[in-house]
Amino acid sequence: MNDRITESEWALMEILWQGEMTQPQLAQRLGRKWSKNTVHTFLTRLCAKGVLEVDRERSPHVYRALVSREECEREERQSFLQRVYQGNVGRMVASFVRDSQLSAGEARELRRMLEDMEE
Amino acid sequence: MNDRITESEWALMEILWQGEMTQPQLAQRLGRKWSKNTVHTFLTRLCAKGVLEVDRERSPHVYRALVSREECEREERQSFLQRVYQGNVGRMVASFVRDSQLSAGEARELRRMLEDMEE
DNA sequence: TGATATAGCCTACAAATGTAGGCCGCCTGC
DNA sequence: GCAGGCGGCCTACATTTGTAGGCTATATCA
Repeated sequence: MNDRITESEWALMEILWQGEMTQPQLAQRLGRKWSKNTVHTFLTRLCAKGVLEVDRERSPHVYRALVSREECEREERQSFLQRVYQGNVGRMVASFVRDSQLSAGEARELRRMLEDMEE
Repeated sequence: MNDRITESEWALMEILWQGEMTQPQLAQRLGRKWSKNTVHTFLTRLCAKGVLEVDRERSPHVYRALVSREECEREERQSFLQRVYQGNVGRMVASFVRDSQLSAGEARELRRMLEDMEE
């Protein structure tokens, strides 16, 4: 629901957002990142947090994201913005733009987006 | 050093970045946010992490930031960017710009910044 | 000069997070 | 039909984070 997703959990969600899947499938995509038990723990916690659901009818059980990536991103953005920039979007975006060279294309695209907004 | 600063710790650093100060002064600025012991714990941890130093010659002891706010911000930006956007700056900035209305001034300023970069 | 306030210290402790061991039951191939 | 392998579950445990209690030394004030 509105519980925060931790760093490790993001790694799992990253994959689950590509589509529902079983634990073995998930394990495969993860490589040997964690033991199967660890993966299981994370899955269980994510269900508890309400961001995943599990279909126990099918076997192996199928896990499916209940919350979209976009929603989670927004959540994280807000939290980050508050914590580090006290909500000052302008300063924050400027920092990002300044210190991480956007490609020419990205910069152009972003500029267009801003122009559109200035109406 | 390179230990992550937690959410609560940021609240303290926020104040310490305004200038060195003693624990009582700090407590005052914080209002009744935490008990003095809690504040002390955070200060100690921040020292352990190498982001604060304490001058025990003076009494009450004086705490001073060793790491600039800019550095910590950069650290957080990188972590956030990786965790949530796998390093894709363009997509990330676009999300921010899109969902959090920048003021007209901010938008214009940002656009200028981008134009400058497009050379 | 003795009583009081308070800074600093050490310690505790619950919740969240990262990581995994081990047991059990089911399917599958011999 | 039985032995392994594997999925699923419960449990454990160390570390980090949030939050604070309580003792001690010292400065303070009457």
